[in-house]
Amino acid sequence: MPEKSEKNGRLNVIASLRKLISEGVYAPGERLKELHVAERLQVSRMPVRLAFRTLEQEGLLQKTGTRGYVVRQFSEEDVLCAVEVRGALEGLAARRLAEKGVTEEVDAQLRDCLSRGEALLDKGHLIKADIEIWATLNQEFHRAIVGATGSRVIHDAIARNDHLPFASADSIVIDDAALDREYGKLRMAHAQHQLVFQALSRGEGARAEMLMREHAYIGLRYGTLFGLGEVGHATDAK
Amino acid sequence: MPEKSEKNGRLNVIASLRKLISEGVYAPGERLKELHVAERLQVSRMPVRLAFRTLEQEGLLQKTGTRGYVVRQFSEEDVLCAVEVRGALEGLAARRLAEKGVTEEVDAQLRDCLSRGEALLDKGHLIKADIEIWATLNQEFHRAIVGATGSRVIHDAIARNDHLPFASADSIVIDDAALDREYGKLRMAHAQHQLVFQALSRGEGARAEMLMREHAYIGLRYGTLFGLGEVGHATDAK
DNA sequence: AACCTTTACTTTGGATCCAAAGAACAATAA
DNA sequence: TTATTGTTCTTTGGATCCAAAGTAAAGGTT
Repeated sequence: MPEKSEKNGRLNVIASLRKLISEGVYAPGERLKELHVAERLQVSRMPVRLAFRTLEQEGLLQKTGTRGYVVRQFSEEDVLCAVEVRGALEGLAARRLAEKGVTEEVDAQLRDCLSRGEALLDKGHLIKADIEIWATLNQEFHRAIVGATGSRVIHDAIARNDHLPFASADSIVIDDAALDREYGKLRMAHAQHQLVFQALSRGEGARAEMLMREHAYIGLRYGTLFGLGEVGHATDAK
Repeated sequence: MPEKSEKNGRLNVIASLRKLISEGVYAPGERLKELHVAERLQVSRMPVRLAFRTLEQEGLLQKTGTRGYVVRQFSEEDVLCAVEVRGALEGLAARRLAEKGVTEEVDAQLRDCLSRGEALLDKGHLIKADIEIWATLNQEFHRAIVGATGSRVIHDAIARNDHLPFASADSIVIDDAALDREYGKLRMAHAQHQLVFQALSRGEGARAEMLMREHAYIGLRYGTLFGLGEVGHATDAK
């Protein structure tokens, strides 16, 4: 049974259910019954119903035509699409930011992220804990860019897309064998961050957008999402 | 009081509340209380709570830090962002479709939309009823493209963005003075549709994407969204 | 034996009740 | 008079109960 919130002793049903699904306790395609989940989480049916609504909007659950919800299943194509959506939206954010101009504050934030990333790379190798650090760093970098666009509309669109299970940072595999690969990915990601920052600073909107879109594929390229192997994206074929 | 569903006599609380908000009965920034809305709609608090959840996810409502929900208000920049998000996502869909290749069925659907649009234009002027026809036509055209991408991920991302009040087709103003302007817009939109179709047919992904992104701005250019005037979008400034 | 009908059960949606957390207001002390 | 604390009231979140719709199963009829 999941732990309850510290401050008010209440259980976050949405988070718990999301976790159960991403852990595979409720498998993709499986029918989800209110009562069953309610008993599983030791709450009444009401919060579960609320949670179903939210999780449906997030795309994790799907309403069956007749009755009830099923756990949505994602194909490899869905994963690719989600990555491309992320790229398109973050690319948009980057372009807007470049055109608008980077403020002192955002500039400092981004520089800080980059220098901390630099420090991580300088060690020459990774330990498990570093992956957490990088995840935070990475998140900060992206969040700073999206946040600086001013409007919540783009931010929300990205956030909703990120609710999909494979897009979250949780799914990163942390076994020793993957550390080398992860180090390579991190170097690449860092280099891409540097380029994005450069484009942003120079006010090169189109370039910033293009770089950000390419950067979105990094999870797929290095296979840390969903345990998928290399997944290509078709280029413009005339 | 809103009308109830024909088949089961139940009230669609979400739709009703959405309508109330878009009609301005609940103004942007206004605090929304469960009990108040429940009495207004003649239902108990429970369905209202469900609706709040959904409408929050859609972006229409915003959770206040402390308690309750307020009707979200959108700035002109938000409108621009929503348009650009739509452009980015539909552009993505168009690129994917072009690269994947247009099937017989989709080709027929798109051609049908275009020829019906052609017929509408040939009349040389519009009457009010034509605007409805065009709206349906336009929706079909876009839906065909997005639907043909195969994955629901992109479709859902677009659908969520379209929940924003100003992005919906309902907000089109239909007074006589606007008909001329609307005719001009329709000609432009039709021309853009033709170009997109051409690019799709030829498998020119990058071009299809670019055209679709430009097409997204048409509502702003012709000021039929939210009654706003011309709103420019900055181009890549070095 | 197959198909239709009726009945019982499962499951969801809505209403009401209860508890707890915030907010507003008042009273008291500095 | 102002600030702080205690009390009351508003409002939300959760639990339980009830009704309705859909599904499955059983029994009867052709």
